[in-house]
Amino acid sequence: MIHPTPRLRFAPSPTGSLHLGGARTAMYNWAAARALGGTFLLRIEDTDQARSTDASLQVILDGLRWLGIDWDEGPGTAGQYGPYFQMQRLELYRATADRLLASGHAYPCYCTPERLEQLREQQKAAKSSWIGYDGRCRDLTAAQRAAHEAQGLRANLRFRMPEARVIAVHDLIRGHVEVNTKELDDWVMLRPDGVPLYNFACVVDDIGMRITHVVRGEEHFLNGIKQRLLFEALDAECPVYAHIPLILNQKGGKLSKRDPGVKSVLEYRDEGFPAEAVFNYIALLGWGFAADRDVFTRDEMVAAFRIENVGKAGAKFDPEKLQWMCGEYIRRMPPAQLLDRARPWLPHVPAAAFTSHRAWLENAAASYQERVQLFGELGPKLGWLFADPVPDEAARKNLSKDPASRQWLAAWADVLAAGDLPPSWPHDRAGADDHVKLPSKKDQPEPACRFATPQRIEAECRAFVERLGVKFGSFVHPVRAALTGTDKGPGLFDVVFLLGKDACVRRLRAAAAG
RNA sequence: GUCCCGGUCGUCUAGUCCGGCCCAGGACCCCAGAUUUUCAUUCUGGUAACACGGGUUCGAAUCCCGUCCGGGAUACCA
Repeated sequence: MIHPTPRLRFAPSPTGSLHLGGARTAMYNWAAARALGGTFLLRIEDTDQARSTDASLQVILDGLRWLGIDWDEGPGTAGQYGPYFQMQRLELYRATADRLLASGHAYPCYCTPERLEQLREQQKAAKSSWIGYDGRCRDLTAAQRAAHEAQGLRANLRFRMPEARVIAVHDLIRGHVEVNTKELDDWVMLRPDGVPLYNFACVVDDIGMRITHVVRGEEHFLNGIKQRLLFEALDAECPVYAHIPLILNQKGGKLSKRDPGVKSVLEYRDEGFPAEAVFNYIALLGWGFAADRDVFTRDEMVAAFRIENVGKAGAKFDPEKLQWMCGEYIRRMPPAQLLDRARPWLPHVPAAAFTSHRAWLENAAASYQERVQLFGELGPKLGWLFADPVPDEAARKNLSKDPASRQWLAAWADVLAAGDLPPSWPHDRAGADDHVKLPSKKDQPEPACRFATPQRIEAECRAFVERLGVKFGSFVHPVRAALTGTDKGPGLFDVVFLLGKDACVRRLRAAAAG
């Protein structure tokens, strides 16, 4: 037994951003670990020194944290199977390599990169059915090795693959699969400088970290075969494998972090996508929660998740459904939460307002709750609350449609000026927003409030419009345009309530004056 | 080239293991209608799929074979 409880890992290489595909792999590992009551760990595969960077490590860590994919062992934790950076485990690889060398499972290869590349090209040019290392150094005598060493050649260590042998594996996703080892060549385990390559480091660490289940992208399927043989050579038990299909880009190819237009997880964060919506959406790429439900919580996912239920076919990423999912989460959020979480995208809202006008801002956020899908969309929509707007094209049209509308605007301004609307920002609005919760809904009882409520404003407005003898709709549109500068937004009387007396009167009169 | 995997509405999927409950269900998108002071939300309805061809069977999306199409692998990357 590898370990009494399940242990799963996500093992990214810090060579680029974390995109949705990587995030999903991490999530499936995480969910499987949580579902099985096991441990989830993070291992950093930083052996590609040419491409690994601290910046990209940070991006991966931040991305996972943002999505709520937390690890029990890994960077920043004191797990007992660390260190969790491969470059800090070099002695381990060296020692294991020596064992393999001694047992004959590994051998030094003196072929230069140039020769190997040439070899590959020749094989391709000859339309060879088989492409790979030709085994030139496989059976070098001690004398030949010594001669190479004497020339100053430094050897890679290669793993000696058994000749034609059928390996049968049971993959949690793919089921029973057989692969003949003749499809595989002798692969490099260790570079001359002692830095291991993927398959070798991976196995040494999976053994050392007592990994019981390996969930990773299907591009690793064949690596799984190579690794299985290595486990065997080391007399170690092989973990259970689950090779999940890739997420496809719009063109149907493998989603790559080098693909232009593929966003990193942090870009979604920065654009104001709710993390739980992104989490929820990517969970659905290749896995079904329930036949009739797409929105679920993290806990519900953990309760329902089984790695073997992940589909075998690749899924295309659909930005529109993600967008919808975001809106779904935003609408379900308490307004206070929406306000707080959207705050980074509200630079024009003075910091003090978050304490002095908390209830007002919550009402403002709430009135846009059904109208935004991302936190980042809230900021631009709230501009009219703080500054008299410049009417956009649609607003200008509504303002100029009926020449008589100027008189109505002026007249209504007088009505409002004489009424008891709440004060405008930045005046104190105590007694207004803390009694009236927006958005107002039909058939909602009118709240007790010492200021005019949206319901009352509407009732009085309708009476006013009736006296005026114009159609309600044709009155309302220019008013909205004057007040907000657009033809969209919350119910007009919520707008009036939020804006308060001074601002309403001022803007109506300004519009009336042209 | 060779090996591996896949193929249900445009997209994500349920159903496939244990054939009949599926003339295929849900969601996104799209369209139409309802509500309405705009936009949005909400509600109602609609369009739309078992890749193709053979078998097996009383009966196949489900089992078998072939074809086609798609993806992955084939590194001193991971």
